[in-house]
Amino acid sequence: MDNQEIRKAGLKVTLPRVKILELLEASVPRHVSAEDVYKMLLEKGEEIGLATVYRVLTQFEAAGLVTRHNFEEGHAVFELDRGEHHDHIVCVLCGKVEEFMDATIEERQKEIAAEHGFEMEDHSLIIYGRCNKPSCPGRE
Amino acid sequence: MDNQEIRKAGLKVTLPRVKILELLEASVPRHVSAEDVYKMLLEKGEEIGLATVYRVLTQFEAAGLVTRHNFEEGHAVFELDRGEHHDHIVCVLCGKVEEFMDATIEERQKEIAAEHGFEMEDHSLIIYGRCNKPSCPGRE
DNA sequence: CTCGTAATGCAAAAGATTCCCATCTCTCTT
DNA sequence: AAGAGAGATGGGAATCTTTTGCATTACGAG
Ligand SMILES: [Mn+2]
Ligand SMILES: [Mn+2]
Ligand SMILES: [Zn+2]
Ligand SMILES: [Zn+2]
Repeated sequence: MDNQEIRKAGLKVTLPRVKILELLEASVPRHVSAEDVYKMLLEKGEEIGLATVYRVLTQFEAAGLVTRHNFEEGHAVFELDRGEHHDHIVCVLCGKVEEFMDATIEERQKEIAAEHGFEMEDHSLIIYGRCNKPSCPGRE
Repeated sequence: MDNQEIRKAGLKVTLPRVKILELLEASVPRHVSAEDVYKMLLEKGEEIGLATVYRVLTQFEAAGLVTRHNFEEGHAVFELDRGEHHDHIVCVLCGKVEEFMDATIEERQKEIAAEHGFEMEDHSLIIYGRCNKPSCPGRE
């Protein structure tokens, strides 16, 4: 259960941490901002401060439980880490986010980093475009 | 000269715009924040407000004169658009930025977007790693 | 050169995230 | 089970970046 994950990260098992982790595990959509988490918790009747949400998410990120993304929205979004890396496609019209993983690209990135004398530590690949969802505004 | 670029963008040729464009053309390093631009202008004795710097950079971006990047530093950085797209490798230790362009990756991105029913509009690929510069802290 | 509109500077406002600190609460020990 | 101590929390203040409002100024068409 969650408690072990938290404990394993060297963090005390506190109510805010458990609730936030639970929420991320059940979260739809998968990619949420700190503010989103804060509001969702409020709606569930949990009295957890926004500062705590930010702190916990940052700690979870450091512990590898959560991944932080900087899409071009002015604020970070977080998602539960499911072990397997992936990148994102974001609809610039409706905000819809899809995920993908491409071995070819992953491979080339490592090579490129090496060619430039860098030891790759991480990378961020975000494709922006217009989706074809009928519900998407902007499809005319 | 710069004036034509600015005029072509449908903007009045004003002193702030000319000075900012000049600065970006001569800028070392190539990737600078709004605050960087503001301070560099101050040092040159130009009395240009920070709000104007933000406004002009945003207008230049809309006009395609400048490109904005969101590296993970908490603030955007801008660079003069040189016509040819490229991506970035950023050293997480010293902040050094290198540029690259990989046809294979570019190609795959378009395909992936299409496979997901998206019309690609733009994309952002940033590799984070540790560089091998002798001046880089953290190389032990 | 004159006028009207767009642009600018400054200060205030916003939005996101972090920091402070007095007050709680886990967890480890008795 | 109770106590102590380190660590965590909440709420507000503080920071930082970026945007906005507005009175004033400067382009540039005529
Ligand atoms: Mn994801
Ligand atoms: Mn560049
Ligand atoms: Zn859409
Ligand atoms: Zn470096």
